[in-house]
Order: sequence, then C-alpha cells, then structure tokens
Amino acid sequence: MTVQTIPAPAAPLRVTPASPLFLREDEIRRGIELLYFGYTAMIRGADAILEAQGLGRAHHRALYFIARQPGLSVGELIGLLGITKQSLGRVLTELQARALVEQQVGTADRRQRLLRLTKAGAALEARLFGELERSMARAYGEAGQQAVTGFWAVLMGLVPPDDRPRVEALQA
Amino acid sequence: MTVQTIPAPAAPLRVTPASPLFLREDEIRRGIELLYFGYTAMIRGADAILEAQGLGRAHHRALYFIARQPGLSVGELIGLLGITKQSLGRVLTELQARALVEQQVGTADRRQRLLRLTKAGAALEARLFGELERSMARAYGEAGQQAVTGFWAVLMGLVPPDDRPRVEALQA
DNA sequence: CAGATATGTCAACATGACTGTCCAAACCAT
DNA sequence: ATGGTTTGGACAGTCATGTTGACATATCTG
Repeated sequence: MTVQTIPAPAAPLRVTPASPLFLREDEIRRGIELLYFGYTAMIRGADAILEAQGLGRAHHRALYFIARQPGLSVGELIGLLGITKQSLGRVLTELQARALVEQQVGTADRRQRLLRLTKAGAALEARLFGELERSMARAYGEAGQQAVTGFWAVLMGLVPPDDRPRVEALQA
Repeated sequence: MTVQTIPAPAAPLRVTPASPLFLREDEIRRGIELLYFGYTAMIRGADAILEAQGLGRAHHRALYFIARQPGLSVGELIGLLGITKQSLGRVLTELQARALVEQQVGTADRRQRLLRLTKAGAALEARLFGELERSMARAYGEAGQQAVTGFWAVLMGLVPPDDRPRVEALQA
C-alpha cells in the first residue's frame, strides 16, 4: 500500500515564492486559482474510472470516506459530506444495490446503520484512490517535504476552526 | 485593494509536519482530505451571496475569470473553465441579461466576443472575491509566508505540466 | 410511556453539466 | 473569389447531484 516509487527530485518544483506582502490581492488570487485548478486536476483521473462504472463523484466521495472510516454511521457520513439525508440516501442505495457497500446494525445503538465496503467496493475504492494518489504523490515529490507541510497548514487554515477537529479525526 | 489588515500571528498554525516518508498512504490521504475540505470551506462564504442573487457557482466562476482577465474571449473562458460551449452559453446569457457582463466585438478577430464586467458586475464580483479573500487571507496569515510558498508549490505540482502555462498566465 | 433521535422513502424541483444538431459570421488559404 | 475552418450562438433533450417537505419506523432516553 505504501508508495515510495516516486523519488523526490533533487530540485523541488520552483514556484514564485510568497512575498513578505503575501496578503496582497494578487497573491490571494493566486491561491484561489491554484486551489481551483489543483483540485480539479487531482479529481480528473478518477472520473474516467467512475464513468466506466456509471458512477459519479458523489459515489466516489461516499466510497472514499467509508474506506477511510469503516463502520461509520450514516449520520457521520452526512456530516462529513455536508449534504442532506435524501441526497446521500440515493447514492447509498445505489452503492448497496451494486454490492459495493454493506450495512450492519449498530451494536451500541441499534438505530444506527454502520457502513462498510464489500470486497468489490474496497477494490473499486483502491483503484480510485490509486488515481488520486498518483497525482498527489507526484505533486508531493515535485514540491518536497517542507512544501507539503506548508500545503497542509494553509489548507487547515481555510477550514473554520469549529470544523477542524472533524478533519483531524480522519487522521486516526 | 491591498489587504494588510490581518497580521500574521507570531506562531504559525501548527500542523503535523510532513514526515520524511511523506509519500505514505496516510500522508497522501491527508492531502486529499485537506484539499477537499479546504476548497469547500473557501467557497462556502460566497455561496450565500450567490444564492441571494439567484446565481450559482457557475456564474461565480465566469465572473471571477472575466474580472481576472478583462477582455478575454468566449473560447478562452471555455478553456479555463473546462466546460462546453453550451454550458457556458447559458451562464453567459444570464449574466448579460442581468447586465453583469458585456460583450464587445474583437478588434483583431471580429468573430470573437470579448467579455468584460459591467460596473454592477464588477461590484458583485468584488463582494464575492471579498468572501474568498477573507477566508484565504486568514489561512495565509495563520500559516505564514513560508507555508504559502509550499501551498503554491504542491498545488502547481497537481496541475499537469501541459496545463501549467495557462495557470501561470493568469498571474499576468 | 412520551418525546427525541437515526434512518429510510416518496415526490417535486433547481442547477449545472452533458450530447447532438444546426446556423451565421468572419477569417484564411488556395 | 471560392471554399474550408474557426468562433460563437441557439435549441432540444438528458443526466447527476443537490435541494425541500412530508411521513414512517425503529430505537433510545428520561
């Protein structure tokens, strides 16, 4: 599962460094644009796989978080995705119909439905993750270890403080 | 236009630094998740304004890039947004009907329609930008100048090399 | 037992993407 | 000047993904 196949280049990717006046409009716009293009570029690789399966990004997000936190409840997943019960319901119904996701009744609270990937679901998620990983690993490698720390710091700074614990919690 | 109102804190936001083995699956997943949550968090602020206007994110993206590159052609905008002519057409028609965007016939090539914001369009875009800026400036400030450089480097690394010139070109 | 909570389901709707097709104007090369 | 290409607009239909609102069921909790 570990990926060490992409060696970091000797010289990290050169970008214009942030200036001391890095809160100027230009540098803010640069961040907005890179975030937009970087995000869409990372996603793109998985889209082809999804389309071949007749699935969409909504399915991917559900698969991703179920893979990340096996046994999470429907309510927790709704909280992570920030969508309504009805929207998730449709996605989850489809994933179960295709036997990619399975439910089990909660042990502590029997109202809960705890979600897990089936073998087939885990295999599909692994393929999708592979695409994201390929893109992200290349970017990490080109930018270098120190840049990755900065990347995380700025992104965490974008998340409203109240929501940060939930993001951190994924890093179990 | 310059924003210096948010001082960088003495101690930058602390995040777990990337480890020397920063290509491990866990650290890749951390990047994926932060990119997802950070991106959606940044966007969120503008959504309320858009909704009040009866506009969507597609309109915002068009306004953003027209503001960024006044006088760009329809084709260039299609290239930046990565959508089809038909999809952009509807958005652009609406923005023109609301007198937020105006066209002028290209000077060199009279087939082209060069796009500009009207006064009202510029005002709306400024309000929307203000929301993104507030979020991004806070994140920059919390993370610090060096982190911002790393943030840019990783994001640029995500963009396929062939597309990088187009992103750089926005930094005119 | 009563009320709150977790989940599921049905229906109607909005947004923003897509494809396919056709057309007009303008550019460009032979 | 003719013919092919490019740029853009328009119309029609479809799909994916989100939304509200209303209602049902099972289960937990006080």
